[in-house]
Amino acid sequence: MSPKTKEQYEEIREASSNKILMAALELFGTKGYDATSVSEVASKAEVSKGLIYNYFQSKEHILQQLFTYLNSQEQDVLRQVEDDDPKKMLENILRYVFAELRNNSDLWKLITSLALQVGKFDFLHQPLVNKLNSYYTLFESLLTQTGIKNPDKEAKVIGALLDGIGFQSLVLGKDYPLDEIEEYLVQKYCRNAT
Amino acid sequence: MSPKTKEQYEEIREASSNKILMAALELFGTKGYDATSVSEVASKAEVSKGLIYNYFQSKEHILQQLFTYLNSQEQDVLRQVEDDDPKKMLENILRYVFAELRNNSDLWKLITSLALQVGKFDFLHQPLVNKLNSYYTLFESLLTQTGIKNPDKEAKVIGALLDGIGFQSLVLGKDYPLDEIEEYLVQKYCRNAT
Amino acid sequence: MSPKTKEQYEEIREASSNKILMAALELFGTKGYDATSVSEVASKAEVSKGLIYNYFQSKEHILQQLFTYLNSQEQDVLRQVEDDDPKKMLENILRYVFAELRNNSDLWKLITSLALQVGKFDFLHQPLVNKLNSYYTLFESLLTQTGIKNPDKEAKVIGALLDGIGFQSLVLGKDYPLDEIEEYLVQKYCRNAT
Amino acid sequence: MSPKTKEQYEEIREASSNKILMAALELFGTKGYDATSVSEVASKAEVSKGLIYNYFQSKEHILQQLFTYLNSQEQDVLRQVEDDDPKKMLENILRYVFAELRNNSDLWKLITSLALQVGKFDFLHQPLVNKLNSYYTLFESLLTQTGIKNPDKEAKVIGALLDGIGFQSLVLGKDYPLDEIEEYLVQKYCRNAT
DNA sequence: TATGAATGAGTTTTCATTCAT
DNA sequence: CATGAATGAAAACTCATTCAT
Repeated sequence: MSPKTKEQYEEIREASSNKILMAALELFGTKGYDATSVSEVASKAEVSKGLIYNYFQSKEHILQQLFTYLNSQEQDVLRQVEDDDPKKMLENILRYVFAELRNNSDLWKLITSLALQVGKFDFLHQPLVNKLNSYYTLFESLLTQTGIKNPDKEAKVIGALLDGIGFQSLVLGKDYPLDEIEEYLVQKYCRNAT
Repeated sequence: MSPKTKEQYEEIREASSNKILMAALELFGTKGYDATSVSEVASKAEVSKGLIYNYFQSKEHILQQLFTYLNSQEQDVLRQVEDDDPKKMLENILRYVFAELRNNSDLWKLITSLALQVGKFDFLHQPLVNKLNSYYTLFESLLTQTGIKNPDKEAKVIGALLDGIGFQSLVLGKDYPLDEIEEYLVQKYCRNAT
Repeated sequence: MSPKTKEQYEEIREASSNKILMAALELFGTKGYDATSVSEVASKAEVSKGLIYNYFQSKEHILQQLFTYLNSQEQDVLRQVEDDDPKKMLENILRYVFAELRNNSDLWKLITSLALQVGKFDFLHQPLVNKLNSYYTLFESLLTQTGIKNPDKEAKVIGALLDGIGFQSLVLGKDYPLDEIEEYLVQKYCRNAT
Repeated sequence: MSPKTKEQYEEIREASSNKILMAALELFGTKGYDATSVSEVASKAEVSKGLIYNYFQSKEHILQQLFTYLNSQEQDVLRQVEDDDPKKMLENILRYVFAELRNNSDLWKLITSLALQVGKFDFLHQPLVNKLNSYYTLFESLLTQTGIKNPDKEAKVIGALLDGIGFQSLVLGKDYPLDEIEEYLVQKYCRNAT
């Protein structure tokens, strides 16, 4: 009956949907969600405006799917940085964050600016809260193992610090001394005598 | 009809202009610049739409003026926190930042989200860079005086940290332990033995 | 302060709003609600598309207002046809209906086609039911006074008959013998011996 | 692959085409022609969007075919209600109409709302005029045979009456006393002394 | 100075129709 | 014969900006 198999259609759908999502990620990230028009997403994805509405109910749903997609990606990350040695794992995390800031700043920009619009996008709030808390927990556990004082407070400090660095490097761009800060933090948190 | 002196006109201009600016600050801060319409600003300022264009060339110019206004305000702050004792001054700054986060989160939200749109608003970039640098310089100077190691790095760390705390408290809202972090940082940076 | 008085603005609003409503009435009546675009209404009203949304929240709201407007007009009609003699009053009503069919067929077309879409426009149902019932009641009262047999049934018959005539004359247009039927009904219902 | 005979293909065509037509009838009738999308027809017919264009040149052609189909059905009806006794035949017609109103109100709704859009669908006008006229002729002949006065006028009255009843029962739905009116009309037109 | 009606370009969204397979 | 992904033109709607008063 079908000229294409179910699988073939599924592949096509997946491919197109991804093209759109990636285009949206880049544009929402650089220009901001509000300032990006659906037409722009369509052009960048090399797809017709109509097709976007074939895959996404609305502009906001693109954002939602994007968020879902980014979350799913993050699971993989945590597995990558895992290590038995808490200091090594902390270093992995730090290095990963800095690498991301260098290579995927659009994504950070998007997440950051979305986070600020928590009030506008209801679907963001709870996931973000959960995420931050899970990071605090992870950091606290690692810091406890490394024997640092006030691990609960320091966990929050590191969390805020990384966010702050991300933020400032987004604003300052090339001028921000990512390398220098990276080494300094690794030294400070991961190379101290036990 | 009623002949007004130049001064009276000036006062009226000043008053109307301020009402508009304050309304814009609140709305841009809470809803975001793009998501706020000029009409909304007019309503909140209890002023007609037309009047806004009497004082500001365009919506973007409201933002620019707002930015100018906020900058001018900041000069006053620096005078307030000044102190001969570097540790005391650092504490003043920290306490000031936390107080602002508690009371003027809209303003922070606005500045933060604008900062992320540096690409869109050209007029923002240089002033922001200058500001961050002047803060780094100030922190470095204070930290040097307190005899802390690596004052240049730590200056950037504190800068990023404060931004990060601001960011996370904006996202987490009531759930963020501002008080706890405030005391911890004051202890850590301003109460250490010399 | 104001360059125009409140009253002046109110007049302007009233005038524009009416222009739009009248244009909508004609187009919705002739082409149907769904088949008429807001742009077309704007052109016919000689007004910009934007202005329509200044006065009406949505296309559907134009319809709602139109309905309200038409209802309010009808009150006047009932006063016009009133007469102490029930047969005369019945005749007045009949003649009024036929006159409307001749002169305002768009309006009938609109009401008729809307009535068929009761399911789509919730706001229509109850008012329409009320209207039909009030007509039944009026007819029954008049017929009772004229001493006709089965006035309750005949009231419904007349109601349906008038609707049916309206419908068929809309469909057949010029070909429908409105004059002939009008005289026949007047003779039959209003000139019978008591 | 599987070689099919011409007859088999014809059967398939007929079946698919009918499924589509029936789905269209239901949707056009309930939601209206404009408000129904081709996709919806496809879903309801459990057929792909593309297939519809295999059988029908356009959305409007579905409507045309539907109309043709309904017309062809009606021929059967006339045979069913035929009777040598004119009063009996008139009763059969009345009873048939009321039965349809009770069971196939969608179809009535569709025909009624289409009739109102005569201007939009050219192909409707002439057939509808012919149909109405043929009904008038039939009624007039039956009424003449029953010896009623003014059979030409009464034929039009009955025609309009039935349309009006249909219309009002569509609008009022369950609230309309179809049974009561049916009996009344049968008594009035078919049980009168000769 | 102040008003708000009016505009029009741009945005999101829908949908009949085409087409490669 | 059958599929559903893809298109593009047009629809509903928004909003910064202008302008007569």
